[in-house]
Amino acid sequence: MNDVAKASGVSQATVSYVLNNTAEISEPVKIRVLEEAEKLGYIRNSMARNLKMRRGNTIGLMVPDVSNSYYSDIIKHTEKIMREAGYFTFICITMHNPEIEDWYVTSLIEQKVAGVLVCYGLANKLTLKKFVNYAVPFVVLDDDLQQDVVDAPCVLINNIKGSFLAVQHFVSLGISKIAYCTEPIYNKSLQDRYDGFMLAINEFGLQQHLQHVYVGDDNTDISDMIWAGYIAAGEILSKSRPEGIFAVNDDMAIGVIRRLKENQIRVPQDIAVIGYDNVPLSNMISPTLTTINQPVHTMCIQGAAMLQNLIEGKEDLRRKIMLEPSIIVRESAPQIL
Amino acid sequence: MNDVAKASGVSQATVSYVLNNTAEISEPVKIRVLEEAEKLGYIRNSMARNLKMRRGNTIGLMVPDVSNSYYSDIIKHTEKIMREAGYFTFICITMHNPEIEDWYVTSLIEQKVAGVLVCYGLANKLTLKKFVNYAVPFVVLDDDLQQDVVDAPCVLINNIKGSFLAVQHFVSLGISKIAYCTEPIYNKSLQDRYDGFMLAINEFGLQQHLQHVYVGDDNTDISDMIWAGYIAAGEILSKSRPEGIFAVNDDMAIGVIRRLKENQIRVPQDIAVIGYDNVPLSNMISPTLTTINQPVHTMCIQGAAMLQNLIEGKEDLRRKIMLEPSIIVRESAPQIL
DNA sequence: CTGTTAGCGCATTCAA
DNA sequence: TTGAATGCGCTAACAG
Repeated sequence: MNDVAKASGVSQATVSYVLNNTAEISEPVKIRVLEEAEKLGYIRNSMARNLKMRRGNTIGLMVPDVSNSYYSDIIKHTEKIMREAGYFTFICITMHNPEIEDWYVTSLIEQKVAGVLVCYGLANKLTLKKFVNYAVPFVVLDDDLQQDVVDAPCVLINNIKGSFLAVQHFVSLGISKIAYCTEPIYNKSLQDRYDGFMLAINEFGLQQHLQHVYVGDDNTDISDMIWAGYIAAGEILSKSRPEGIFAVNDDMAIGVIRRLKENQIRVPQDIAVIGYDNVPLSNMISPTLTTINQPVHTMCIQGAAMLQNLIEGKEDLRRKIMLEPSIIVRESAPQIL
Repeated sequence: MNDVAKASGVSQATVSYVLNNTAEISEPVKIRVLEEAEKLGYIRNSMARNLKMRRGNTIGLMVPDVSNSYYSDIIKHTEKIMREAGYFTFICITMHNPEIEDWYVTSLIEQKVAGVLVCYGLANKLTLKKFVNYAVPFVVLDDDLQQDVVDAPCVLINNIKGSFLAVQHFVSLGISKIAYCTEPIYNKSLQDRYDGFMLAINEFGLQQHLQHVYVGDDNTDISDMIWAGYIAAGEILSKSRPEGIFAVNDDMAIGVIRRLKENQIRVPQDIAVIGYDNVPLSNMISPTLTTINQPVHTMCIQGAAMLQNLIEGKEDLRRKIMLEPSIIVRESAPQIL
């Protein structure tokens, strides 16, 4: 900046004024400064700028994983929205590991991020308290912290309803022997899907037909949900013989279908399968997968907007937003069996 | 830091010494400072620290996309390696878009990153010159800039050989009518795969049997390679009737297989298919995919090591590393047809 | 061993 | 309309 000032024969302060448009500077000076800055290829130093401004132009986005199109979708959407709003996003891959989460939270605070989007919650919710202590605004996507920590703003999707839709669809197909499989229940969303499933089972009076309910354990590799589904299906088949299997996410459903095929079980004629998330792949496999669609893009937009409001100090009264899922009927559990 | 100093009755400099272990401090003082820092929940300000140090503890990782397990694998590996080395990674998703690339490069320089890993090259290679101007060290993964820009260090995989292995396998199966499909040729790696394919065709004297060669155009959605493969297969079938199709990446191969199935063409009996990358999904679809495996993990380790050497000013003599691919034979092009 | 001090590059108040 | 001076929080050379 000093170089630019010298080159254009003005003071460093004037250069700052011009570059940030933060004072009325005469046209000729402005033009000269801009030209010199361009010529010298000046790029400002965010360290110095943010130190002075006492706030960074970066935000954090914490997600459990990237090898999952549900998350990578969220990453792409939010990253784009925030970039267009002028923020540089720190993507933090927590792998549901408390130590890694803690490292990221600390690093994010060190970096003086303007705010954080936490996706799908953290394994150790207490870690989020650090954000509160350091007055870092954050919004939770697809998980409700409830009274766990401070009452954080969040954007949720009605997971209870999602599971309900799945069971309802099975019932409409005349299927009553239903099995369920889920990854370990890390957060409220997974809990809600589980609860919603049980609720629907009761609602439709299917208790006595309920088949094996498989819940992954800590050995579950969250990077390979397809494999987890494959394992789950094996477990389910060894204990029961359902007419329908509902998987907590599409990747698990894909694994389930793979196992069923290997066992010469026809989908959907012998066992119908429903997934959750509507990832792109769900429409690419054979049979195409009936699944629950989540309004991911809307969630990102809303979450990003809430965060920006928090950053700018606008008290947003809509502290909790609930979005509605819908069912996408495809071949693995068709309209008519 | 001042608070910690006051609380423990020492000067702010002493606190800095203790926290960074940068001077011999007496045990009692050290312990007191550490305790107070812990109690106050002190987290250092990277802006100030880096401003003073004139170098950040962040690095950039530029990738074209995240919805692709090849890239997400690279992201996870490098991110982990760099995190364990104490660096916070800025993941930059360029979508092969020159404007976005430029924004990221500028932002990375603003953030005073210690170094950058550029994966698969940039659409506009000139953008990288900014790194040179600002003396930001960078290493290119899976692409060779050659004389395009400065002669940057890089870690490559022998893509010519990869394509050769695929054609060779077809030949060993008695297949000579081979088609090829690729996304738009953005970089050297894609060019090499293409060249390698052509080379092998000539080498085995298959010129007169060569079927349609499909090259994606600018409308290709790089986030949906499966779809791109689906389109490609349609195009190929409308122009020729190969016995084998070689796809430039696994996602395209999966799309190809999907289209073949829809057209009642059996894989591999009617048409055998080979992919490239060995993504996890390739072993999960039906038929499982024969593909070319890339030593991704090794590439990340080597690239990260090179970057760290550059950052630390150790002139690394091995400026170019070439790794070898291998073929993974599965059902879509089995050992014996 | 510990304290004092001088910037790092920039935004901004106050004078001119 | 512009310039000089100040300090953001921290590291490191130097003095004690």
